[in-house]
Amino acid sequence: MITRPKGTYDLLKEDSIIYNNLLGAWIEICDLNNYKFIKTPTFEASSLFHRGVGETTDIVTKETYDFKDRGNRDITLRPEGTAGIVRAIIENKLYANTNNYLKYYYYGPMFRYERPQSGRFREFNQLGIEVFGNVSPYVDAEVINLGIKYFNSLKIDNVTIKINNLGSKEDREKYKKVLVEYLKKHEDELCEDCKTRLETNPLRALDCKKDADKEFFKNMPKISDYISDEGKKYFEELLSNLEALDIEYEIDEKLVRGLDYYDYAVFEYVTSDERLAGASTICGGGRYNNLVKNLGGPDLAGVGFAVGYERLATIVKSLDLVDVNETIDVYIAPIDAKNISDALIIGTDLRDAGFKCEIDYRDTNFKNKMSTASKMNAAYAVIIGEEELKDYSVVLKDLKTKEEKKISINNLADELYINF
RNA sequence: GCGGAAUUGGUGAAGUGGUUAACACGGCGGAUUGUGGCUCCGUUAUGCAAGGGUUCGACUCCCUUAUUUCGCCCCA
Repeated sequence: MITRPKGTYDLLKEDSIIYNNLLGAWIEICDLNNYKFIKTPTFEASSLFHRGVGETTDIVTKETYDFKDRGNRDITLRPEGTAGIVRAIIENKLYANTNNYLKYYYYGPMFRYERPQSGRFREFNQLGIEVFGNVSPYVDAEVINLGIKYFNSLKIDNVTIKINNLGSKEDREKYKKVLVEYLKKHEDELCEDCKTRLETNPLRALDCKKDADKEFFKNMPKISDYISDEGKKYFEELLSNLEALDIEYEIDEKLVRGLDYYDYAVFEYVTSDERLAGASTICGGGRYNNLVKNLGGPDLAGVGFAVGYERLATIVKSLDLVDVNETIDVYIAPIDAKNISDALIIGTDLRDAGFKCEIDYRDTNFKNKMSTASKMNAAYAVIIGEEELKDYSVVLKDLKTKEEKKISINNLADELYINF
């Protein structure tokens, strides 16, 4: 038997209902906020992610699906959504002819070669938004707010924001120097991973869990001491905007994110819903002011976030937030095989009239058909039999009350309208 | 990439080195040939992840591989 590749899954049964539900709510909230849908390829030139996401990030160094296509091109399956969208903005010159911000939402599969775990796959889905334009703490607040509203619409309670200010590139360079110096003094105390990070991505040492309890960790230099006045002012404005929108936040100086391109605000959505022990980060994002320029575009700042669909679905499922019961309006049950063609016509007409119908085409006994009707949670059954057909009628049965009445086919839809 | 635990019908699963692999749900057939949800009866894995090995004999013991799962790393 051929089985699905490691780390992939088939979306089935109630999971597919949840998927449609979460996606529908996502499209709705993005549209309400006037974001435009954008879809970019699932694979791109490898260099896009190397330059965009960052050469030294774990995502690029050990998690991408890289391959050469038959034309000997270096191709990478996208590990995240932002780089492709920035590429599309530049390539299609979407920044021209616009007076306001460019606002896009997306969803789709991403690929990372990782060891699978619960809620984490090699092919997974992300829902995200990106806004391009001048740096503005109002835009950042709108972006963060959209996420909050989305989670609220899914009935996930107690969503708060963890936020940090990474400053500008220059600020971070200054801080990095001091941080590396400090860490080198304590090099023998560092864990193996952090020793490597010292060379590649020292900021990541800040959220190292192994070293978090050690003494030197407590006196670590703080990034907030190295941020320019401009950066501080921006961040304070952003925080006051969050307050104005009644968004609860917590400043977390240890919050650094895995992608190189973030500037100024980085944030994560955290839920403290007590029904979810542990794993509480549901979404992350931030501002990237240099990414568009670095990828060859104009000087255009961006901000956005991405939700991991599978993780969100796990939460929604464990909290029982989506009604996964399926119902239909009408079940069309021909009594005898020779009535199946009548069933086809009557059922199709009812669908045209707007009723959700299931038509039974099976050559099986009538009892099974009625049994199936109730298993499908049909509200009504239309029973098609010889006797009634003689005067162009069928039997309409209310499956809850068990009441049934003979009714002319011409009046069937009208009769159903009254009851729905 | 590292460490632990698993893998038995469509599903949830019990089980033993020795001829019939429990039980339940679901499916199908029937009691009830034009009426469902309840009840009762019958039926439903020549097979226990795959491949090797040990053995008179392996679903059971050993090895390898695959996959799943829990954690680390990382992240969404």
